[in-house]
Amino acid sequence: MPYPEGHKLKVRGKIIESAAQAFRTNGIRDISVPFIMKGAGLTHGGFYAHFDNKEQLVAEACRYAISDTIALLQKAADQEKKVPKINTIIDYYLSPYHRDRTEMGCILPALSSEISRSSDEVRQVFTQELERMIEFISNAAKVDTATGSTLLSSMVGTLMLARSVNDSKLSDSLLTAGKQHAKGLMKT
Amino acid sequence: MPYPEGHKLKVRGKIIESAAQAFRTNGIRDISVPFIMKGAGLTHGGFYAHFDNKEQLVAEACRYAISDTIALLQKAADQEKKVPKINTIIDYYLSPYHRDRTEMGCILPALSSEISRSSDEVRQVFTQELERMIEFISNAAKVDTATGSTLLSSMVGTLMLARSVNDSKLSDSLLTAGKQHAKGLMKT
DNA sequence: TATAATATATTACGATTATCATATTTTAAT
DNA sequence: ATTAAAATATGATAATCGTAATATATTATA
Repeated sequence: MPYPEGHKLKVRGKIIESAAQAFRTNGIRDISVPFIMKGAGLTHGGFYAHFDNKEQLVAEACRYAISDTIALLQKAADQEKKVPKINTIIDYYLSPYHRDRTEMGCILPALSSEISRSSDEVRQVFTQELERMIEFISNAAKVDTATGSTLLSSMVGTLMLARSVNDSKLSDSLLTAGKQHAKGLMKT
Repeated sequence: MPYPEGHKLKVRGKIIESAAQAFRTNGIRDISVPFIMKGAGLTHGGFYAHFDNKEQLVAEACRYAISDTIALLQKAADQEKKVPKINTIIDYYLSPYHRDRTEMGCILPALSSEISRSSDEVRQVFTQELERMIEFISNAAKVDTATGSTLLSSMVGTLMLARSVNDSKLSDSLLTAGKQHAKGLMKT
């Protein structure tokens, strides 16, 4: 068996990472397979040795990105010892830092609407991962999943609008209002 | 001057309507100029007699769609005489009916993320119209614009996630939780 | 070092796209 | 009815896309 063990799997991982980043930055439809492959240091021809089609990659990138976001938020929450951990999560999620780094941020505000028009395969993965995200948020906030999902929805909507707006003052105030409200939500 | 007065303007309006509907259903990038023109009962060639390019149409469609949504919510709220009017708006916005009719629904959950990657021209119009929307919601709810924008963000995020998910029970429960929370938000 | 399996690169195909140039139709005014 | 301006249709162009076939490069094993 030529090529080191696990080589292909590693390359596959690189393609997924490249895709996850590119999709979040520019959307699924606006990013081509050749572009993703270049981002992984490859040429486009080999793509179909790793995936059946672009849609399958979208599903994998989706899974990867949400897992990654959960891990990131988990880590941020763990580092902070004081206060309710959920506050650390809220502060990060609705920070200008997160708003301005779509390429490494949560995919929910970036790709949800496009995913709602994707194949069943993609939506299946998305649904699964969203449920994990809701669980995670609900646990961190120590609330039931109904309240947790509401908190998440609220943050997602806020971040998305803050990114869409062409006025930095309005964008900041959307974030600030969202943060205040999200924290207040936990006290009821 | 051939052609009846105001003819071209009427046709222009039809193109914008066709675009607003198509974009909401399938996204901006996935809808072609020929498709939009066919929806307006025309062929693709004449498009550039009405608009400089596709991006300009996006801006117009965006303006049209948000105005239309505000008018629709206004009308719904006016018809209802009892209860706080904002409750009627919340109930409509987060209804399965609205969720399942993207083509005539609010563009915020459908197109915001794509608009965040659009030209300055488009984002300018979007920002303007979003501000009108926030004003409208805040007035209807009789709250300050910070609270109003939070309420709107929350509804937008909820509707978008409810549309993305592949599990109708989860989707319904997202809407229900969102409604309950949105109404609770007004009592603080 | 030679080999053969595996991974990647090159090249090509057909479809679709936004845009534009040109031809044709429409209709108000003569 | 004729005309000419205005609006729309037809047809073409160049670019890009997803996908596939084929050729080349890589490297663990013998």
